[in-house]
Amino acid sequence: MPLNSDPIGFAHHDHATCVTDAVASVEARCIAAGLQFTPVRKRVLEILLEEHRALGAYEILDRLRDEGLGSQPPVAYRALDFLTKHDFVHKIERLNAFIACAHPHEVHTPAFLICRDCNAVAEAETNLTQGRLAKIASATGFIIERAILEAEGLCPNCIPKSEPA
Amino acid sequence: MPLNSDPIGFAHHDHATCVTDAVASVEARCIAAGLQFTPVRKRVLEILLEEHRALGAYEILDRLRDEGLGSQPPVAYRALDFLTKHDFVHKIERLNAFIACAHPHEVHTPAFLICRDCNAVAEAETNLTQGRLAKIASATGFIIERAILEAEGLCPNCIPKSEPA
DNA sequence: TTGATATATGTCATAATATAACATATCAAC
DNA sequence: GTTGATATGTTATATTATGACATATATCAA
Repeated sequence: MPLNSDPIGFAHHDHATCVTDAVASVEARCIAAGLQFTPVRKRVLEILLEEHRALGAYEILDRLRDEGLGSQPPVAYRALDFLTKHDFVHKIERLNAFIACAHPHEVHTPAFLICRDCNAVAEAETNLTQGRLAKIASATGFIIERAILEAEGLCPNCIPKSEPA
Repeated sequence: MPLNSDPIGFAHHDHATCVTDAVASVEARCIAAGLQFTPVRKRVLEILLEEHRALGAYEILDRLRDEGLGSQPPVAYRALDFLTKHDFVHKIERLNAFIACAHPHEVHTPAFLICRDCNAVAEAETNLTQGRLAKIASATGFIIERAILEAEGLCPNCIPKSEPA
């Protein structure tokens, strides 16, 4: 699995401040909501923000272990459960991996563009309340509580490799 | 995990003929495309059609084993790989489970309504070529090859249980 | 402040899901 | 009928995730 160097929308960016900004934003939301933003939870979020790519639970656990923050799978999974439950982090089901939310300030229904070559993931927004699916659901009597859209394909960086024309 | 008795769009139906019809349709498409619709592949599809719900790979394997069609995980996974690759079966990533395609006659981008209470799954259709995501992808330069939308919520049968009002 | 309750962590064990690797068999095309 | 590609059988192991229970920390009411 080749690594990717620019997974945010597949474009480079300077993230000197984006990690600290995002952490501060999440911290504020936890305080406002009466949630405990504990050291492990905070560190897991930081790791995901620093990487800006989807990481498996065991990759995260390895990092935590190196830092003496926990060595057993439940430590990582519990932190990830908390973070995903509150939409600070999203799970990419297609990859069994986790990625920090790119829009942590708003309630949203995320859509992911997942590169099948380099596994880079970009997060976009969808609008679930309009569109065909919402109509079908309401006609059926199904209540949608949360939804994710995962699109697989080729990112701009990998298209040249796969279509060398 | 409670079972569900009516997972197709959450409504009962008589499926006396739907299994054989669907199998015949897939068989015809395999012949047309030069694909080998082998006994194991056919039986896996039948099992999924008979159940009309999402089954885990190991549930399917248990059935195959009972019938003497294979006893090791790769047997089930290979058949499922074939069936999902050609869209005769879809994987529900949220559940790590597989379900027979409800619209095997058309090329499509499936959307699933997954009940969090009874795990029933309904398959709807989306239109990927229009809508916000397609615009974002083309603006980004990402080529979408396949996409899945998984919505989680409450099906009509489980709403009364969860909202006893 | 203390005691009661809920929430979070540490740890061991194991479950559930999925694939690598390689030998054998069957198919498809020439 | 030989050959190359495709499919299956089997062993072993990798990867992902959770159950269970003891300990610790936070929260809040009295």
